[in-house]
Amino acid sequence: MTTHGDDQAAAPAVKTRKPRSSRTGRATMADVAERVGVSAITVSRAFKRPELVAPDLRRRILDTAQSMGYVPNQAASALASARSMTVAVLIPSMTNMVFVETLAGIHDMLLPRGYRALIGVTHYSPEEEERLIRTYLQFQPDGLLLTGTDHTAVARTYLSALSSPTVHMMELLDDPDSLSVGCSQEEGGRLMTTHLLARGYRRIGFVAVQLDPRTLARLDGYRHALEEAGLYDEARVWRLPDRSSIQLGAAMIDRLRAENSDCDAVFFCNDDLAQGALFQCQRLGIRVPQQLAIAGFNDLPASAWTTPTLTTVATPRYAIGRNAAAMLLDLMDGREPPQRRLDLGLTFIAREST
Amino acid sequence: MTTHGDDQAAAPAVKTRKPRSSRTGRATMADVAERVGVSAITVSRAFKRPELVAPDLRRRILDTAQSMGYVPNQAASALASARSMTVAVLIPSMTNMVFVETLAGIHDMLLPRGYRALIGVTHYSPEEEERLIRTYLQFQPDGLLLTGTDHTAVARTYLSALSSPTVHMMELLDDPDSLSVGCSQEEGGRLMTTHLLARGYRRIGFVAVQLDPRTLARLDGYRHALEEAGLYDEARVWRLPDRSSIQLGAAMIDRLRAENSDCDAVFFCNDDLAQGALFQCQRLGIRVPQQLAIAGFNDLPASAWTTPTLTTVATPRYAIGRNAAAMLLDLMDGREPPQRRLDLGLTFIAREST
DNA sequence: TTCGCTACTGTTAGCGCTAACCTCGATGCA
DNA sequence: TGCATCGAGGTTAGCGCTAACAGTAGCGAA
Repeated sequence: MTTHGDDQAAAPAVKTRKPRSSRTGRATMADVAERVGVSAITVSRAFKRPELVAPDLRRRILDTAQSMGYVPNQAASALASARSMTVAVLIPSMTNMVFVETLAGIHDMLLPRGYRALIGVTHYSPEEEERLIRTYLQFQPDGLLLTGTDHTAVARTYLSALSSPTVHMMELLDDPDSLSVGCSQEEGGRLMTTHLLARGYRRIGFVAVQLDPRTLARLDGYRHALEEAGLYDEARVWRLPDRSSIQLGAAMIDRLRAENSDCDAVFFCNDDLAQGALFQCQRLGIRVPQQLAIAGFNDLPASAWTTPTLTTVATPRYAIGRNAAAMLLDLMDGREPPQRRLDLGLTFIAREST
Repeated sequence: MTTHGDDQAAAPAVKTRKPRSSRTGRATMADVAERVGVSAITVSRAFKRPELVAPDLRRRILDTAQSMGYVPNQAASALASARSMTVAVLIPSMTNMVFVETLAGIHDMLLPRGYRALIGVTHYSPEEEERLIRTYLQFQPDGLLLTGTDHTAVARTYLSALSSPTVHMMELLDDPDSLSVGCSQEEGGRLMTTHLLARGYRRIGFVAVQLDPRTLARLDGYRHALEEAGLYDEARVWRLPDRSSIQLGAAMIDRLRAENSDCDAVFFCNDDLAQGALFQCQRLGIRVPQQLAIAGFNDLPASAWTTPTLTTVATPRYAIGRNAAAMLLDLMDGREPPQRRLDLGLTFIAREST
């Protein structure tokens, strides 16, 4: 009984303040405790450490709490326990299905364990990422899930000063101190290029947009494969800073024609570009794959349904989210994860467009 | 130097505890204050109420804070001020672009004002929504943004007991006490059906999936328009609980053929279904719109690029998110918003598929 | 000179929880 | 019988911030 005059008779009524409920009008743990006739810590334990409270008392506490509309105050809990039960998740884009599915995997792993995700969208910008890291650090997250490894110097400082574990998604890191879950983008690029070569295409183009590290890694794979075959030609590579879209893919077909490109196949760094290209070819009467082969990356839902269906490489993004979250859970519980670098591989999908 | 004995000579070393930094090892406001030689409240004001601190002192405080890597503790701030600067946002799905774009509008409005969004995905389930509301109430959000009005009884109780303002998105409410931003789904259904009638179609089918309130409102609009024309036939309505997808749209074309449906036009409740239908028609050689007209809803990006392009109704989802957030900001600041029910209208888009 | 006022900065007292330690009675065992 | 042990609960003391009030200095007006 911290401040009030207490029950003894002559309590000066003046400063007697037994808070019935918080400033916000909501019931507090103390209110529930008083109603049940126990101390606050017992209520706390009934929620957080059930095994420490006698079963029927626990039942009574939970019932009373429910009937009073009591909801624990997360801020107070976080402050007192130094655990926010929150994980900050930073992804580059939300309009790109790839990351949305990653998010789904993260959620499915985290929510049942009582953790909440704080989602930030970096728009592929390291500066924006830095800003978001600063903001989300205010929440004292118990863990961080980042996409890629392209951080600003300041962001690196924040991260290294941070005691909470951080797992990198999508790209794989070689540094043994870092944790990563993903797949080799470079291998993906190589896989597709090798397939196109095997199909007999010799003048293979590459369209890179967004120019994020993953796109560039795919481009590397493409280049290496073609260099090995002695067929690499810088003139068949298009690099655009724009974001990936169906519209841009369609526009690229127009551009290839305008430039009199001699490509017999074009490898687009993302499926939506390739879909746009397919649509535009259909519109212009360009026969795919006879006149021009088209390949994509990521295996988006529509790619199995276009005419012709699209050859692509499927990335295990849901699994990446799930496994990255699982790795983080291990670390947050103080366990060493089975591996600090988890390669989930890729699936090549040959369809009609090549 | 967590517990050092202090500088003044005869300080009783026993219980003297001047915390140098928090348990988590991070610098606290008190650390910054000590370093600068001011009190903690001045540091607090330098961040939150800059106009109350002399400009050069403020500069010194901010610089020192930066150099110490100080990050305010949001939990402590929320607890002390009873303002979490957090808005809980519940949407039915994240794989549906419609809601992702709504989210973008919300973010664009909220983040610059210092508010953070806590995103929850209900998967179109009122029970899941109830669970999420309970979870997010723990964060004492300063405001709530909900999709639709289909809540459980318990959720309603939570919401009415809540002092934070709530704005409903997508659907419009007639109840003058509620706040809503959206458009009339029913009108959308009517608009499209009227268009199809005007084009001369007489045996118009409707494919409803998910069966959420918005889909059913579109169905109502369709039904009313056809009833007025004396052409409504329950046999041309398909109701499926499945979630909307390209694949399902394609399957529906197969099903229509298997059932020997006499439809001359089909209105799909969502664009991805319609796209799937279009793809399947192309595959089967069904000429659209000559043999069968196809219409969608929502105007997803690919709909302008399919062959033929898809007739649809564009919903202002980004604007809905933005305006709902703006309305919430007004309310959180204690201002009455210009209107409590904001209809942002729809745009009918006639293309080649009808 | 005194008052009132503005512009800053400080002091005090919590916000609603939980970690850490403590009490107390029941139990088991030598 | 004595004592360690355990299970179930309580006490105390903050976590790191901010609201509310309390100075204090400086300055112009009466």
